[in-house]
Amino acid sequence: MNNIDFQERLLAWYDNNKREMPWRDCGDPYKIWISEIMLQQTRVDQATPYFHRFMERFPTVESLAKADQQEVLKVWEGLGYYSRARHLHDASKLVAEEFDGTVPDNWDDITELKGVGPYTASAILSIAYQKQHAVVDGNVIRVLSRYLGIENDVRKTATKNAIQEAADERIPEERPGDFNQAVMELGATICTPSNPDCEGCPLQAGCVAYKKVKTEEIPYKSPAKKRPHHQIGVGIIMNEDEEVLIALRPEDAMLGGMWEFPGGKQEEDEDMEETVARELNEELGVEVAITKPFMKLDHAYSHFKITMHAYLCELENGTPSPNTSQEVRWISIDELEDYPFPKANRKLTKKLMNIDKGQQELEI
DNA sequence: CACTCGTGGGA
DNA sequence: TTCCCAAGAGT
Repeated sequence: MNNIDFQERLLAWYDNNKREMPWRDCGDPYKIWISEIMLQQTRVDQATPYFHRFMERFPTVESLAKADQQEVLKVWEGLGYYSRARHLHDASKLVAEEFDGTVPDNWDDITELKGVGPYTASAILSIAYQKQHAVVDGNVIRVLSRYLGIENDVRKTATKNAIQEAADERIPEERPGDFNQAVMELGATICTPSNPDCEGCPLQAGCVAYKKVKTEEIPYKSPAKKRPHHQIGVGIIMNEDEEVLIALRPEDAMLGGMWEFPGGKQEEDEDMEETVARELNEELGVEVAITKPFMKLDHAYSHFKITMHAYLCELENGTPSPNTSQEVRWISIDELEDYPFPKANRKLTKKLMNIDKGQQELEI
């Protein structure tokens, strides 16, 4: 199958089978930019409700640029990879100030935006501005590795580079944005990781993996490393005014800009109560008494897993003063919902808020 | 180049 | 339960 057939079959299939998406075929570079950032390592169904809330709160580049980072992170809460939100916010300021509020339409300018790498630059330029840049994402890697019969490890950068070249050779001058979206749509709905629907695929006639019956072997991916599992102890410190102490995670750390209950990793031969007392002493310079266990939960981050043990605590001695420049704050239970918390900590705040409303008794 | 960085759904 | 992995970028 030559490039013309490849393009025509793919685009015809796309025209008849593409899913509706709130940012699709809108022609608005701002909406396309936001959607592409949200869609990084994120499924359409997961990003869609966030996209609606984001556009409602930040309908323009200027409104986003003027917003507080905390407000942006609050809208992003639960979507994960929070550096995307911080970088997007920073980039919006650059667009507002240096690009007159218009998303750049060329490679050199758009790649100056934080959070815009090769994929996102190509996606925005092709979809919003009809520029001939081929995207390579997980879908394209799967579709093209199967179609071309590439059996090399797709985790390797060299393999991805080869697929980028293959995509560059096939991106048409006409409808480059639709072509890119078509490959990704095919990968998401037909050429799926397991049990691909080869009978419904417009590219079956030229597909090497199909011909060799190797769709389960291609793409080859070297085994992932096992994620370590840590035990984490955190303290929910209450004061006489029914306030709770929360801490802001540093900008350059994991979950940067998000709030949490202070705590840390359990060390060897250490009781979990000891862990919490030690961590709060090291981080905040205070002595606490463990009142009672509050909640235990499992959570998986991108590259490690935790069991979080939360304890209600009372301040025995000292005033919380972080040894780093990390900010801490006493807030009422009602205010917890106004702050951006990552998933595991949000589970704790929900239980606190439920108890506070008297809807649930404390389980020990 | 290899590693870090969230979350949710499906096998 | 456990693992995979999904419209990647920054370091």
